[in-house]
Formats: sequence, structure tokens, C-alpha cells
Amino acid sequence: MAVSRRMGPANAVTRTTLMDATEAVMREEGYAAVTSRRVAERAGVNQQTVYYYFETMEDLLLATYRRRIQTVLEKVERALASERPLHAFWHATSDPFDAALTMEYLALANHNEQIRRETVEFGERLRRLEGERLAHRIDDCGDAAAGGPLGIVMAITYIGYLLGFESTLGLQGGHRDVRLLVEAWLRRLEPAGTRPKAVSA
Amino acid sequence: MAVSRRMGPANAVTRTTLMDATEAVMREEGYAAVTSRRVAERAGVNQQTVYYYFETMEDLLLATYRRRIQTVLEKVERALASERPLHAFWHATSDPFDAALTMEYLALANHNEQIRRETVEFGERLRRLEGERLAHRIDDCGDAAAGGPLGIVMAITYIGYLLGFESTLGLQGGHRDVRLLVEAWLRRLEPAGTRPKAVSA
DNA sequence: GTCTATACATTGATAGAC
DNA sequence: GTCTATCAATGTATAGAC
Repeated sequence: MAVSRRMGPANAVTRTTLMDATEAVMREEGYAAVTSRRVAERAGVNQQTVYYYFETMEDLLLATYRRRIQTVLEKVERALASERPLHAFWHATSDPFDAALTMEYLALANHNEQIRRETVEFGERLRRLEGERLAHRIDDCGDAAAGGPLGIVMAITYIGYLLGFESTLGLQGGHRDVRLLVEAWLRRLEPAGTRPKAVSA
Repeated sequence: MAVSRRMGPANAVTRTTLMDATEAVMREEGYAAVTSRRVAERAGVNQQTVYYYFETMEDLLLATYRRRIQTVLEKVERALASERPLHAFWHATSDPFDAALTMEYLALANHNEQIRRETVEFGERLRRLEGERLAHRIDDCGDAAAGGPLGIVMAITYIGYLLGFESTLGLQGGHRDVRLLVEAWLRRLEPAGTRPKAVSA
């Protein structure tokens, strides 16, 4: 699949700048606006420079997405390692800044086969990780904990993302109500002063 | 804003066919694939016919979106009128067929000003409607009902949409867990045999 | 009501000079 | 490593024949 034309090194600063620009354009104008000219303009280079660092636009998109996945993974790891993981997930996902980008990638995954495959792969991996790492947390709290820790963390994540995204749009009806609901769960499932049970020894 | 060129009537069958095609293309290939050529091909007419029924592509998109909003509103009305509204919302939103289209419109709303405005307007309207119509339902059930009926119906809607969308993608990790969680709430908040309290008389 | 022809902008991608 | 030049394909939109 290698192309005949001359290509730049993988560690160049401009390459990173182009991925930053791709993400910014995607967040602000949507995935459809991610064209070589638009990205280049945003990065402050000319259109052809994009093709010096990436074989195709699809390659630029994939590289940017893979970098993004790494960032998300690190955030999840940090949340899982914190004293109150559910609280951490709640604050991380309901952040409006990330929500728009996440939505954009999800919509993109629905019709870009490669992005879809990697999204599913990554999603399954996250769920396994969350399931394992939270298994020892959360004592039975009746219905509030039905479905186990994984069910709860997923519910909180889902709610957080859509809440954050709606905020980005400017829609706020009922947001106070959902927040009250989630925060009641959090208080119950992870009361202040909660400590993770030791896993080993 | 009227265009000089000759335009077709608003009640023509082909006009509806074009909106159907727009929705299908959007669902299957994403909003970026909604071009006059692609939509026309799908509808079985030629590219220029699109411009006979719609002034611009933006107009086609808006008309299709407004029709969609009506459909959603009717679904919500039906759910609110049913014996167990929360159950109805849960089944309606977690349907994977609609989820992809909803996500596409949400992503689109993030950078199409007109779609954004109408989405926010419609969202606020739905929330008011849900809040009013559910206000007399759901007795206090402790934390499970914190945030009131509106908080609960929103949480269920959010979870349903993302669950449905992930199913479309082929991601299923943890889905059983969230379903167990939501179904436990539903059993508690709307036990079998629940009847809506009479609002009047 | 639908077809052919057509103008004009934008996009992805390549080649080669500097 | 970045610039100029260039193309083929695809997109929106219009005009007029049938």
C-alpha cells in the first residue's frame, strides 16, 4: 500500500501539528470538514504538506483517532485508580469539551469501517478493564447496584457523555434533574471517605 | 430567499421519496454522504430533480429533519400516554434502528447552526412535556427516584440511545449489565399492574 | 415532471522545483 | 522540508429542451 511519492518522518513536529488541527476542525466543524485544505490552513501549512506526512486523508484520520484512543485510555486508567472511580468517571465524561469530539467519532464509526472496527475493539477492551478493576468495589446496595459495578459505570458514562454534549449544543432542560439523580447514586455507592478494598495481601 | 428557477409542488410523491432517501443515506453512510447525486441515486431520480423540489441541499436537510422531529414527537406522546411510560421510553430508545440516525443528527447539530437551533428548541420542548406529564407519577423510591420523574426518564433515554447505537456498531461489552440495572429500576418504579393516577376528576 | 447540458467551486492526490 | 503547478473526480446549482 506504500505510495511512490516522497514521505516525511513519523516523528516530525508538523505531523503532530496536523493531528492537532484535525482534532480541532473535527470538534468545531465536524468530521465532514476534515479536508486536506481545511486542516492545513488550521495547522498553518499548505495543503500539499498534509500529503508529505500522511499517505491519504484516511491515514491522517486514523492516526489522529489512534492518538485519541490512547488519551482516553489514560484517562480511564486514572479514573479507575482513583479513590472514588464512579465520581471520577462522572466528572470526566460530563466534560462538554470532550463530548463533542466523542460524538463526532461515534457518528464517524457508523460509516467508516476502519474507525468502526477500532472503536468496537477499544470499547470491548475498556469494558473488560472496567469490569475487572471494579469487581471488588461497590457492595450490594439493592436496585441501585443491580447489574454490578460495570452496569453502573456504563450508565454513568452514557449519561455523562450525552449530558456534556447537550450542554455544548446549548440544551439544558432537565439537566439539573439528571444531575440530582446521578449524584444521589454516587453518594450512596461511593460515600465520602470510601477506600478501595485491597486487592492483594 | 426565493430562487428564480422553476420549483415543484410541496405535496408531490417524489418530494417525499427524496426525504426518505436522505434519511436512508444519512443512516447508512452518514450526513457527509448526503449529496444531491447520492440522494438522487438512492431515490431513483436524477441529480437535478433534487433542485426541482428543494431550493438548496440545506433545505432538503432541514425539511427531512423537521419531518423526523414530528415522528419523534409522536413516539414520545405515545410513550407518555402508555400505562408504563418509563418502560415505553426504554423500549423506544434502545431500538438500534433509530439510534444511528439520532446520533447522526446530534453530530450534525454541533456544526450546522439551523439544525442546532431546532434541536435545542425541540429538546427543551420535549423536556417540558415529559416533566409535566410525568409529574404525578412515580412515588418516592429513595435514591432510585432522586431528581424526580424527569431525571429518571432522561437517564433512561440517554442510556437507551447509546446502548442502541453501540449495538449498531457491533459493540456489546457490558450491555447485559446495564440492561439488568435499568430493568431493576423499571421494576421498582413501575411495577407490573401500575396504573396512571387520574389527572382530572 | 423529468431529461440533457453545462458552469463553476472544492477536494484528493501527484510531480517536480527550490 | 516546503513551495508552485496541475488534474481528475465530485459537489452545488442553473437553464432550457422535451
